[in-house]
Amino acid sequence: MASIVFPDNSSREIEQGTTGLDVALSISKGLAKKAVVFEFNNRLMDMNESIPGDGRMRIITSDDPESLEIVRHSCAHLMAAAVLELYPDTKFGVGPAIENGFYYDMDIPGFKGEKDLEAVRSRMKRLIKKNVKFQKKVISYDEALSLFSQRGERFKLELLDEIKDSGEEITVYTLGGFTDLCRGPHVPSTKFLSSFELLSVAGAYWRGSEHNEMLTRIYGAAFNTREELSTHLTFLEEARKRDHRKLGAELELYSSKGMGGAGFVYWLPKGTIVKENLENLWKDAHRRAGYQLVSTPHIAPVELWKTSGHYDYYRDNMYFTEVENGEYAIKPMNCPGHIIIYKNSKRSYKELPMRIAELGTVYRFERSGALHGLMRVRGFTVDDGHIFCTADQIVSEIQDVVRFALYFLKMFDFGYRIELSLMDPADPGHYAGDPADWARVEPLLAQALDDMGENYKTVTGEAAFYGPKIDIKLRDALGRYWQGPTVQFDFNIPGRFDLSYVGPDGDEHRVYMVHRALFGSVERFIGNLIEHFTGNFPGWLSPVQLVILPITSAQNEFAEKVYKEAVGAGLRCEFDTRSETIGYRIRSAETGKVPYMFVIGEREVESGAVAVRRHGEGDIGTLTLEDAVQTVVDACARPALPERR
RNA sequence: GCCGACGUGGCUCAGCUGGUAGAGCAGCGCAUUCGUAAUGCGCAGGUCAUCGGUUCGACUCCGAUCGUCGGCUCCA
Repeated sequence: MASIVFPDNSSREIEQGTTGLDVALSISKGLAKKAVVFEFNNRLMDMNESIPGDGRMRIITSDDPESLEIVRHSCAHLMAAAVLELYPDTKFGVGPAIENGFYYDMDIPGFKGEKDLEAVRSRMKRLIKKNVKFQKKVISYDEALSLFSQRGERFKLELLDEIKDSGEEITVYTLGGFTDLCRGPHVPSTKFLSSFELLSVAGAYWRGSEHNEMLTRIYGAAFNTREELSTHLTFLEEARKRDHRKLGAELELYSSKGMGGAGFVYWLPKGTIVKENLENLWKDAHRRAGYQLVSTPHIAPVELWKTSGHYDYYRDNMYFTEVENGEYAIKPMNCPGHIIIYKNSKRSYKELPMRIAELGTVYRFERSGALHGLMRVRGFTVDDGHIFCTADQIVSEIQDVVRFALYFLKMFDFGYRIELSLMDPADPGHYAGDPADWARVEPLLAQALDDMGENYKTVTGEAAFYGPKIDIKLRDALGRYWQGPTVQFDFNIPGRFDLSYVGPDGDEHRVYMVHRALFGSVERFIGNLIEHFTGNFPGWLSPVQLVILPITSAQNEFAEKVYKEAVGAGLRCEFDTRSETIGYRIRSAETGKVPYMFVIGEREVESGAVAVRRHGEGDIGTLTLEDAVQTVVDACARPALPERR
């Protein structure tokens, strides 16, 4: 006999050998039907496992969000089982649950790619119909060794070795004809897995290292209900509709094709308006926030990059050019240029903190497969800033930068999440400088965030080569996260360039340096904006803010007066007198995502008014010319600048 | 870079098992003067990504290169 306690603190006595399912059944049939796994003394177990003794028990059903991970992981097994039926020579890697679904990495001889997915899908459905059970078995290392070597499962053998070293119990799960090395737990049977969809096929290196063999990865989505699955598939569809590459072409914002070179952005006139307005606000905001704006060249002698360390740590990503009197590098970062500006004269402690900033266009060689629309390019503009300060000023300067970054994110209603990126102590060769310095400085960044009351996640191994950093990920309207503002501490480069200031004591001291970017890359930030707003930019960024639409050419004269009025008020306005129906021209402005339209017919001419139409909403009523223009002017007003410092 | 898929006029796509290309939208012209998301007719536009190969003949088959897409790796 054993005694178990439920979450509501009720308890019951059970006989030895009683399984989780037995307990669930004794409570209610309904519960047993949807029980996925149970938690016993904080350990998740399969429903058909016997309860090992006294303890606390909680049954997790398909109504609990926690069950999703189990369902997804089990679905990976289900897919593997289906693949094995179709391709008996398949060798299996790993198949974990991921956000919204799962994947399995496999070497599948004979697999033809996406066109073969349908066959896998229908095999999976067949297994679901048969309601096949998951069977767990604890086996010895030798049994496992013989099982997997017999099948030539080279990847599993590798994993097995590691489990052996860890001393963990070795368990395998069998689903139909597929037995997998797996810690579990799993759903009782395949009927829990009916809400899945296979999404895509991709290559993935074994264990994530490009030195290893490349396996075939099949991605799938899985949920507890059809509804959740269909909501997710709709979400994916929505994301496709918002894709900045698609909208960027439709709205004529930029071009990056043809002989322009892969990974290079050509801003079209409309995109340039967006970019320029964003940059102008950025410049004004920076001046207000106490930054001095500077401008530095795109190319510099290679010696500069040797001194900065980029030549050693970043060369693979740099473009070089050679001329008669030596080798030059095209700048991949703006910091060395800003250092030259700092070093232009002897600096006093009275000048610190010295904040300089530049919209600096940089070029980095990116491997072809990494390129992606505006998000990942080879030439882009960093909204770069460098703060030179004393040790005492570091924390407050970092806090100011974080606040400044949030000013921009809030302006666009982006959510955010903060990450503190530290060095990987296991890989010191990847970083410049003395590990002891890193250890001294990393807590300062944490302190800056703690004092502000900001939550953050610490990630090791994500630091820049010259120092630890704070990354702010922005969350867009679809809940997706993107790389956003970054604040990077640097205690390396100042030493390399011998950067100093004269203190009140008359001695020279080493200056500290903070690198920071708020948009990150202007290109990518605009890509984010396009997707976040589905191309419906806030008025102040809209390439065209207003279209004047006379219903017939009889209204052209008055409409032109309206047009001149709007242009005079500073609006970016178009006058559409094309010989098309009013319906056609309205549609044209709507698909162009122009925020406002003034429709002018006979009635409006007579009363000297305009019918105002708002993008996406339709006719919002007739206003006097003056009020109408003012309405649009107000809607297109630039956001307020930050506090002057 | 790696794995897989794809690459036909500005855009979206047809083009069967090889016999030298079609549509809609956009553009241009003419007509139309219209009340809140597509008026009609006509015209023009493509060495079928590029370069090789197989073939009497290739958009269709093969190879390489370039580019794009989904991922991996990397990353602002």
